[in-house]
Amino acid sequence: MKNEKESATRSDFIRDIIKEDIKKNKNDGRVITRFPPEPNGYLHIGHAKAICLNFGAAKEFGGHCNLRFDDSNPIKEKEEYVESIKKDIRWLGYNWGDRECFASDYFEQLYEWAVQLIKDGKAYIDDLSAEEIREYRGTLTAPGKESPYRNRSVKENFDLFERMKTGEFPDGARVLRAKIDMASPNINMRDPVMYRILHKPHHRQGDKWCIYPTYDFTHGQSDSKEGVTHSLCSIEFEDHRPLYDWFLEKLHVYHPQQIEFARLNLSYTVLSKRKLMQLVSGGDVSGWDDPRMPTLSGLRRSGYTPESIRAFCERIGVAKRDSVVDIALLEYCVREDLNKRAPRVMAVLHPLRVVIDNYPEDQVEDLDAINNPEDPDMGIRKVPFSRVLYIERDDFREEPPKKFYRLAPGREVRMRYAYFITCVDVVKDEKTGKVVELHCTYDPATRGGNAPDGRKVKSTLHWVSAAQAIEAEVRLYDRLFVKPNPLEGKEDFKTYLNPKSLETLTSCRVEPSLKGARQGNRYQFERLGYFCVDSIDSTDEKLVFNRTVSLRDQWAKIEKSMKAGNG
RNA sequence: UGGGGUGUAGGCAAGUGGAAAGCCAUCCGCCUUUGGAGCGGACAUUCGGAGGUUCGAAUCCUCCCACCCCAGCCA
Repeated sequence: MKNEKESATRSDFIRDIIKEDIKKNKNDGRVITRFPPEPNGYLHIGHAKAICLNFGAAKEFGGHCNLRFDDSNPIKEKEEYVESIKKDIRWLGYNWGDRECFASDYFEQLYEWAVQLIKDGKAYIDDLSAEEIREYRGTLTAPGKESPYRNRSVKENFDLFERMKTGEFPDGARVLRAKIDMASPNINMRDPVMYRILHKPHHRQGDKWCIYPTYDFTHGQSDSKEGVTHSLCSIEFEDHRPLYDWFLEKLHVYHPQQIEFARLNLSYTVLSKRKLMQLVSGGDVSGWDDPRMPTLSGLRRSGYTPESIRAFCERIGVAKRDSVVDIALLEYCVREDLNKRAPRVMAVLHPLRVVIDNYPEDQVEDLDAINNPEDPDMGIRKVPFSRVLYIERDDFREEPPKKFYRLAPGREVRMRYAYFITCVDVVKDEKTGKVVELHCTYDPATRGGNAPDGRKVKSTLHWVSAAQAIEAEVRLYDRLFVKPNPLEGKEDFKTYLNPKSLETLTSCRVEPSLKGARQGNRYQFERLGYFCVDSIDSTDEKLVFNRTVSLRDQWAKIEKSMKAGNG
């Protein structure tokens, strides 16, 4: 019932255009999109937006979405990245079937098209150096000037281009340029480079080529070859569109429609492969899949579900304006998903020993605990209770501030699914004064958590039985940066890295039902948050959990506001 | 001082001449054996600004302002 609204047709300006095109029977009503990553890095949540849009829209309108690797620059691209990209897209829940394409598969055709333009007098070989080309290009406000090589004969251009191809010239010696207009107000039209000499092996083509087409000469024609009807790309390519149009027109080939939309920005992180790469290579994170990274592999490892990421992408919408989405929305989306699906479990992160003085020395009771109150079908499990327990250090205050409902000397609280207990004594370290143990009494009549006399307690604590608990490592991940927009200050963005983005806790205690928890399993640690068994470091001998996201925390807010002003 | 874009609440985002959707965040209640979840409520007299057209303007026109992108042989 709740999911009915999911099927409600979502709408954005791009889907509106597609609907309109279908209505007008443009392209015979076909819808072909494509997701065109360059295999030079790992996919991040910003790519997820594009993936959901391209695959999502294609599916909604009965079309197809190609996965096409835009691999025209062998300097940056690697097989490792194409594999990770495929894995991430599949994980996100999308399939491209046999529609797996590579721009490099079109190199032969692209070469022929280049020759065609040369023969039509629409492209020429330029011997200017890179620096000279830049100088000749002019500036934003001043027109450029024509290269002295601009008017070579077709014959000479063709000859030179062939010799570029056969490897006669060193890198950078010459380029092939489109002959358009050096005075165009659109800089992209000032005789853009189409081919450059790069004596570099290509991850798929090997040593076959030593000249490579530029993105500008590759992208539009690749879309064209694939019969893409709606070529959705980000906004910075808007003023490249006239150039793509120019190539397509001069080549007399099918002309896809390009539509631009704004890329995603997320608060408290960065979304640029270049910046993310810097974090990886600088050792600021453990790798592309560090759970703090906004990469899909990082989000996956931290416990995010593909469903939650898709839901996020739906909620943020698609538009053209620059925007920064609050990361709280992403966090909301995982909580929403995991709340319904994640089994609940008790885990104590900062253990404080509690002895129940009046509980029989050797007794252990197996108490019923509900696996997920949101989903009765998930059943119940047994949790052992005994004389010595651990509770969360934060759940006890010797001098409780107002609004602190948890345990304190003389105070009675409920141990979840167990008994009411009352704190009767506090044991401290003589030297440091640190509380090391609590003594409590329990009320046998409250077994299961209810008092027959109707007596209420103000809070319920999670706990773990000392003897049966399993020791585990828990990694508390937090936002990567301390500033909503780390790129906004004058300093290098790394200045704003959150020094507390990872806190590793090595002696946590988790309930025994977690024995055998498998990598990737997700749980809610009651009252704490959602956690996921680390997919790399966790073993049967030593469980390692990553915090995906904390639970919403009313008390934390109260405490914070008390500290901020009212206290 | 070239060209291309974009301005609706703290953050996203609908709206396309006829009473400013929705979501997140925030706040307030209710409920609760998770201070979770859930439920209910509050949150833009006004749409970057100023004029104009119109019975009527966020929507149309004019001017102005702000922000983003482009001077890679990156994509």
